[in-house]
Amino acid sequence: MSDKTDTKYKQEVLEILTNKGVKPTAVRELVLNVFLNQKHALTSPDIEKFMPWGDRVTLFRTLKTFEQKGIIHKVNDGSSTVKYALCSDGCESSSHFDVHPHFHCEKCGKTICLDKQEIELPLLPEGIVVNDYSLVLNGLCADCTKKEVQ
Amino acid sequence: MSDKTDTKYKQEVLEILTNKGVKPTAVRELVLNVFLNQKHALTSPDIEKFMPWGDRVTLFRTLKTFEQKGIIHKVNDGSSTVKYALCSDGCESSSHFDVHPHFHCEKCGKTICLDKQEIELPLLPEGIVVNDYSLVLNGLCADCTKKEVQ
DNA sequence: AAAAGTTTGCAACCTGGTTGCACAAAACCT
DNA sequence: AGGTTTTGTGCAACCAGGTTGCAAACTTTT
Repeated sequence: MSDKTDTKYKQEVLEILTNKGVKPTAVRELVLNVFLNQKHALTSPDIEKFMPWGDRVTLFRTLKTFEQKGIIHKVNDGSSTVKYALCSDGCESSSHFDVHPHFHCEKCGKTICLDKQEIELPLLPEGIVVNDYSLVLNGLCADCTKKEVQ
Repeated sequence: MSDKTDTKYKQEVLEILTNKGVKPTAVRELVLNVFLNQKHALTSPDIEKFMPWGDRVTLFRTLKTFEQKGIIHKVNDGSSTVKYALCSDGCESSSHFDVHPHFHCEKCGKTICLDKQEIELPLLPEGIVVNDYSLVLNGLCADCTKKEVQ
């Protein structure tokens, strides 16, 4: 990670951490910085690649803390490993309010968050209560579509 | 598994297997029988529990074959392990045509297939091509809602 | 400066997914 | 039928990601 990248988000990183009530430590700043640099959802191994130091377990626990404190949210795009993406502002500890759709590129595997929107829920069998939903669109991202044509 | 259960679907099992071009073997009949008895989506370990004999790897390969031949399809309900559910009739080897929503109970973990329906796709950034989607509703199933009230 | 709490790193374990290889069973072929 | 090829099964083993326990390092509090 270049120095430029490091300083670019330094301020924002600290702001988010303190706002969400997470003590800013070296690892945490490092991880959050990765999220701010990469615009798409990341798996734990993805993030590790951007960490010059620090350990797998600490990362695991950092992600857990971030999720609890509403800094990131899980994204399940159908690929085998769980991904995480930055939360929008409304996100709180217990319930994540950013129920938005995600787009998953079948070619490069990247997953991005889409704008929040209401969807029409399907008709359900009697007695079922729905709390939230997850909508993942699969296809080709802009980059991969371009390459496909060439 | 009781004898009754075994014979109940015997005919249907053989029918499905031959229809879909899968040679009926003991393991395959056993596994398909489990799917017909359990009405919800199952993980590999789930299925193992219903198998008095047979081996993990064979099951894994059986599921792979079934998926390729359009007998079952993957369901990704956000729980860590992949689940499988029986396909509807239209399902073919290469592309699974039953893009229907699923419902996942947050309490008991059961996942069921819902009726197929069209959904309105969200507005997408320029250049993205969508092939299919996955919609999973989370909440409480009828059974768990009942228990909740008591 | 000691005590209490928090964060980190290491070793280790577990589960589910997957491969390679060898044996068994079925299908094919004169 | 008898031998050959193909297909299916089981075992051992490996791998990756997720997770726990414990002890060392670092903070905060008193």
